[in-house]
This record gives sequence, structure tokens and C-alpha cells, in this order.
Amino acid sequence: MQKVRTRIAPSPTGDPHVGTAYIALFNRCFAQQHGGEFILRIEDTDQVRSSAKSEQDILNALKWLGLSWSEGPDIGGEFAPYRQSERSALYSAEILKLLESQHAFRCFCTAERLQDLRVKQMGEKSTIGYDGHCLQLSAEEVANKISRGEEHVIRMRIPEAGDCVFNDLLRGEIRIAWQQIDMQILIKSDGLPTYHFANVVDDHHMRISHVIRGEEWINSTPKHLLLYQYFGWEPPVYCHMPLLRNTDKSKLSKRKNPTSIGYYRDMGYLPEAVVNYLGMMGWTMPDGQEKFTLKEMTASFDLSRVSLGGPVFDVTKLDWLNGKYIRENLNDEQFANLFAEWAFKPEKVARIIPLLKERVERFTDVAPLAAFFFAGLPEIDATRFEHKKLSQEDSRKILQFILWQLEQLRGFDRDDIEAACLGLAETLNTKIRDLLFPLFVAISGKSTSTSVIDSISILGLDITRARIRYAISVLGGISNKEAKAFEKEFRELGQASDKQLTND
RNA sequence: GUCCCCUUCGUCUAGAGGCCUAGGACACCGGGUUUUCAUCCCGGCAACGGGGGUUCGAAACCCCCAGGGGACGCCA
Repeated sequence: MQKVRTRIAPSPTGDPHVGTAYIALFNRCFAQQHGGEFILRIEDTDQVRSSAKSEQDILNALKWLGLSWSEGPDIGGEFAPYRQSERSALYSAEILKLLESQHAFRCFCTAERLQDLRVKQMGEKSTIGYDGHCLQLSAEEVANKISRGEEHVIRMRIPEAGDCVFNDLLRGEIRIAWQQIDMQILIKSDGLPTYHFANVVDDHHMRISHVIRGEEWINSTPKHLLLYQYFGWEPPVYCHMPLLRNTDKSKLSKRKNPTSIGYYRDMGYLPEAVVNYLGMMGWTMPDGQEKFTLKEMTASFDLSRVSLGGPVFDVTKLDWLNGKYIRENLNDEQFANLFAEWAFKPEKVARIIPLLKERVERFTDVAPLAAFFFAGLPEIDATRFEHKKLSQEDSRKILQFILWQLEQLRGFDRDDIEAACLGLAETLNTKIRDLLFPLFVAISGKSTSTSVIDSISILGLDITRARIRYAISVLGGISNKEAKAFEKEFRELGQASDKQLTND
């Protein structure tokens, strides 16, 4: 029997997501329970969106949770490198095989043509996908286009008829007609592989035996299986976990919920409680025990106990659990140490002190002034936002625009934030002090406080986002209609690139 | 629109045909302890989406419907 090897393969394109931790947890438990290995691979084939910072954040977040791995970009391993951007030669070599066997072909279609095609197919209510246009190109035509240096991609061929039938470890037989499957791009015009290709190649070369991933991948499994078949490789066992959900049951998203692991750390949750909570999403201990350690979960793990309904990630129960951990697991000394470590990080304190010093007359002034640096959500209501020039709607809009602006920032220094706010004030033709007013209330709970720009920089995006969103809800929330109008206006101000607002 | 997945209290879930008068936990409500509050303890509220089968017997198995979700990118 083949050794069990599982992996988590995050893409470093944003904040470390609780969904990543969730899938990592189950992969890790499964591997360890079978005496196998759990590895970490960074899928950074998207040159534009990937960043080193994001990769580091993800690694740190998973480490914080205690979800350690035995091979990865930080520690190496037998199948190094573990970063896809460093494995290009492998993909180039492998794609050649598919090109030679005619299982893949070069496609010179323009983005415009593909867009038109999609629109047309949408109108005809048919399956959306590539029409095989470039399949008709002769070998000479292809050679000519290549010698002329024409940009192109490489796509995989898909059977024209029949079904792809495969077995999901939890769901049993799944059958998808090949006609539903698109001729997936394997190599992008920048020469880098897409997820589908790199993922299969790496899973094979890294001897991954079980692919435990989110339900969102079910529909692309046929492509992956077909690649294994084309290569003549033995495919892994697939297992699709349910997706974590927002309260409204949609897929967990940043817009509706705090999804960043950093948020939970910054809000003062214990990593053990967060892991425990993730473990009870779709899974239970055989004896029904609700509070359990990672070690206990690993020891009693049984993948077949996963229930398939998408669990709502509802922090109420996490709050209760975290309180239980604090009360039952920490003695006074541990509590004091952990709290101090959480609250008084030297670099954080060093940045807060100068802000306080110029505003206090006695030490007794410190706590009330600085409390919001160590708090979660401020205690505010709509009256707090009353302002001679700004209506509630104005404030909502300003807060939403600032949030969008902050989310697009690369750096999070005070100067980055200041520039963003000044820029926004100018495009909105608002005085900066008026623009900042609702922000002061949202962040500090008061209209008078330490510099809100510095404060935001110290608090970080995760907490800032939560407070701004809370303030917006206190101000009555943004209706769907209003959201659309805001988005449109924000885009027209030239403050956003197309996808940034809607992406999770 | 096409395809795929899913469906037990508001939420997380137990349930592998009779142990189910459907159990536990969170939340909520009530009571007790506590100088207040919280903790803690006790109690209560509350669900098998609908319709057909199969069976002596169905929350569980099958079919249909409905609802929810996901996928349909030179993102992953």
C-alpha cells in the first residue's frame, strides 16, 4: 500500500484564510492518522496576484494554529522545491509530452474572441467553454504563428462524448459529462502553468496519495483525472470537503465575515480554540466530546465522520469555546503571560507610546485613551456619528470608500494610509477633517483620539476592517441598491481596478 | 442558463432500518449560586424540506420535486 501523503496548497494572493486552515487541518489529521506525511506547497503561478508577504503571512498563520507540516518551502524536503514558481522547468518538460501525444494543443485566440464567444454561448443558453477554434490549425500554421512570435496558450483536449465517472471518498460516485468540461488552459501566455496543470504535475511528483480539498473543485476533477490519464500516472484519491459558509449560507467570504486568520489572532482568540472550532465544522469526535486538542482530534480522526452539509462559520460558538479554553486551560500565570504577549508586543507599544505621550497629563489618562488599541469592536451607536456636514449616508459612504481604498493598499504604513485618505478626500471633494470624522468614531469609538491614521496602521487591516464594517452596520448598513451605487461611483473615481471590489 | 454537490432545532451536530416520545452543545428564555455582572449549576423552548415508493417497521434505503450552495477565468 502506498504511503499516505496529503498537502495543503495555498495560493499566496491575500490574507491567510480560515478556509485554508480548515482544509489543512483535515489533511493533516488524515495523514497523521495513517502514519503519513502532510506537506505544504505554495501555488504562486499567478504572477500578478502572488506576493512574498502573503506567503509569509500564510505560513505564520498556519504555524500559529499549530498546523505544522513535514515538507514545505521553509523547511525543504525530498521533493523540493515546494514553491511552484521555482518548478517551471518541470512544467515545461511535462507539457511537451502532452503536446507530442496530441493531448494538448496551442491556442492563439484573443481574449476578445473568447469574451464574444462566452457572451454568445450565454445568450444561446448552452454550455460555456472553448469552441475548439485552434484545433483546426494545421501543423504548418501553428509553426508559422510560433515563428512569428504570436502569443498563445496551451489547452488540453477533452473527449467529445461520454461521462467522466469518479469516486469521491465521502460522496461516492460522481458522474460528469465530458461535454460539460472546458478545454482548459494548461499553460498561460506568460509561459506559466495554470492551477489545474501545475497542481496535477506536482501532486504526482510529490507522491500525493489523497487530495482533500474544498467542494468548489468537484467540477474540475474530471480535468485533473484526464491529465493523469494522459500522462499514464496513477491518480490520487479525491475527497471534497464541504465549504465553510457565511450566516446566509453562501461561501465564506471576506465581505460578509472576518476570514483572515490574523483577525482571530488580533481579536485575542487562542489558536487552540480556533483549531478546535474548525475541527467541529462538519466533524465530531466519536464520543461527541466538543472540546478537544489537535492531538486528540488527530488520534481519533475518522474522515468518514465528516458531514457534508456546509457548516455556517458562526463566531458565537467560537466565543464560548474560547472563553472555556481561557478559563479551563490557563492558570493565572499563563493568562498573564499570554495576555502580555498579545497586548504588549514591543514594536506595537513603541508605536503607541509617542501617540499617547503628547496627549496625557497623568498616567490615569492612558487607559481611557489607549483602550481602543486593545479592544475588539467599539461601543457605539448612530448618534455618535452626528456631524454638522455629514449625513448618516455620507458617513456610510465615506467609510465604505475608505475601506475599499485600504484593502487595495500594498503597504500599511501610516504614510500609505495617509496618502490613501488624502487622495480620497480630494476625489470626493471633501475636506480631510470631515472625511476622517466618521473614521475616528469607527476606529476609536470617539471623535477625539490619537491620530486615526497612525492608529489604523498600528491596529492592522484585519481589526480596522472589522471596525469599519461594524460602524457601517451601526449606521444602518448598506442596502444592495446602495452598494451597487457606491461601487459604481468608486470605480468611476478611478479608485479601483475591475475585480478588486468583488474578489474575496 | 448549463452542470455538479448538499438538505435533522436559529447555529454546530448525534443518528449506518426497530435502542428516537429524535440525543448533545451554542444561542435564547426561566430558576438557583454570586454584594452587581460574568462564571458555575438546574430547567425550558426548539428540527428530520415536501411528495411518492421499498419494508412488518424509515430521520436513515430508492425516485421525483422544492430549497440552498458551488462551478462554468490566460484566479486559485
